[in-house]
Amino acid sequence: MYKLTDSVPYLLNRAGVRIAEVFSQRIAENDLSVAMYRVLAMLRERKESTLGDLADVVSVEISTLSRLVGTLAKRKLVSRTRPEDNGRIVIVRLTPQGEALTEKLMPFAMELEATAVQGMSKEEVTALKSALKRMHSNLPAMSGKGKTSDQ
Amino acid sequence: MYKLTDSVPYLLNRAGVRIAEVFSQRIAENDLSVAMYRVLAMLRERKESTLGDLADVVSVEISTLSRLVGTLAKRKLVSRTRPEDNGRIVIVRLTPQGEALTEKLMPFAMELEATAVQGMSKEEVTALKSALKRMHSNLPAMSGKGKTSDQ
DNA sequence: GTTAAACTATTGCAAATGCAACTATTGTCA
DNA sequence: TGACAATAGTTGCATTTGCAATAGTTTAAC
Repeated sequence: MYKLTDSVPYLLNRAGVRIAEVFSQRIAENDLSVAMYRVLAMLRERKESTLGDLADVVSVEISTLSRLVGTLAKRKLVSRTRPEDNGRIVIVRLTPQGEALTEKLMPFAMELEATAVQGMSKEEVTALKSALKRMHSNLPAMSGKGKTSDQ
Repeated sequence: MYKLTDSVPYLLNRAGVRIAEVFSQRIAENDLSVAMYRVLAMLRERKESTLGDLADVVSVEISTLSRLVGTLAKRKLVSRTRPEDNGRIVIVRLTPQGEALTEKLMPFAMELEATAVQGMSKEEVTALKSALKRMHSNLPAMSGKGKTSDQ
């Protein structure tokens, strides 16, 4: 018997929204959104990335990301470069300031995760992560298409 | 060692966004958003609800929900009533059309969930759900406060 | 019983989002 | 090589969103 409130998509969204709300609060004093933090943290992990790759990783529309990276660049947290050997891609990198800010915020992220999984065993957390990865790979990528239109 | 791409919040968001994208596509032909579907499915489950309760359950801002329910009402999928014994709350109910549409869409939701958890055992799915519930209850509710401001 | 406080929903407004159109560059194939 | 297709990113525009302010109603306090 189907129950919305016991369905995976619903529970997933509910947990995701709440965790994002909390983190959003934590980093608001630095005028960062969660997506912005993810861009920074991603770049710290990979050193550099194109816009398109970043969009995939951060799960955000490329047009949105373009503007978002624009504001990060304006704040000197990242740099944007078009390589000479390839004029259509844009390479995004962390600036020293960006790196410093990211490292300052990482403890909050870790702390938040710890709070979220409180009461779960290491094995349970591992299982959770692998379930989340599996669901992601079980579903098609929907590039471009697909009205999100609320209302 | 912290890695964004192996953190729970990140994996949660990634899976949630993707599953929502897919479902969004599925129901786009009925001009419904995921949030709208959740409102309908929720009302089917509970028969009636106030706006505030709905907002909690569906994890959206009450102002957003107010407008969303407004458009659902315009389409005769739900009804809005202010009870005589309490003039400040609004009771939202499914209309027969709303109920019919919801029941038409439920199979899609079930199918989607099945696709998402493909390859996982019943026990794994149960563990996943309980982990998602636990994380939700582990985190504070953030009523009202908290800039979400991207950009 | 009257005034103040709390609660519930709606609306204004500015910011953010996504799709589509566009620009610019690179790759293909004849 | 030259034209056409494909790729990558940006921008325009309409829609959506969230916060703050507001309006209306009920509860509490005195």
